[in-house]
Amino acid sequence: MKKTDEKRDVFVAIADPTRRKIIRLLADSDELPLHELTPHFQMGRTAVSKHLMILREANLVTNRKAGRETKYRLNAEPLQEVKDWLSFYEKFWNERAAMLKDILED
Amino acid sequence: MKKTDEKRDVFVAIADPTRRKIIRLLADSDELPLHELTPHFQMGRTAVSKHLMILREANLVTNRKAGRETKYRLNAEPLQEVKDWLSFYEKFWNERAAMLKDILED
DNA sequence: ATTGTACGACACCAAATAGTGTCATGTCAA
DNA sequence: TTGACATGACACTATTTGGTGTCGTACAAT
Repeated sequence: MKKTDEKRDVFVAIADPTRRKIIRLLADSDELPLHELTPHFQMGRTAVSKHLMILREANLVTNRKAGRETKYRLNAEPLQEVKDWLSFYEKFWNERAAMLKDILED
Repeated sequence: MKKTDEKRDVFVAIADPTRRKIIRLLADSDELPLHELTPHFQMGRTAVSKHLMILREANLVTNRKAGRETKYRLNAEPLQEVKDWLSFYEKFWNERAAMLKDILED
């Protein structure tokens, strides 16, 4: 029984700036080990590792062991859920323009 | 000096399921006072009020006083930031399909 | 004028979060 | 085989979060 199937909420996972930056770094570099991620942040290795674990629990990253390092890779697919959620509200932030148009019609 | 210009991160604001539900309720009903929001949740009025405050700090809701009640209204525009962030990653969750196509070309 | 409703502001509390340092294990390289 | 490196697991800590109850005030209605 792995500890990784703890199931994190994607919304929670992307709420942290550090984790968003990790996602970005992985998007840019395809595959990265922890010790290459770490120097991009001011915090220590352990902290970055824990953020990676949270991202794994949200299924936003996968990892494979390669010798003595563990390579992390982005899996963007869970972000689809966020996009789906957002799509419902898109009409609202254009509504101001729509309302303005309605008012102008008077 | 208001306390409301504390500037909350939109990503943090939408991380909580309660707050996402509030956003949805406001989207459906245009304008709602606290006491009409509250019965949709299992928690007390104070807790809902605090969630509303967080949403206000993220500029996701506006409020106006109307007699003895305060009407809350959705302002979806800050969600644009989330959408912009997401748009960068859209290509990645379609990449599997793209890669599959590439492989099939061999 | 009094009463009840709606609300914001506070004080408080438990649990989760984000960070730290340390240790044990596995692996590469000399 | 010895030593340095990469990592995961653990114990610990401070701060933030999400909830509670209570109080004071503003307002509406009788």
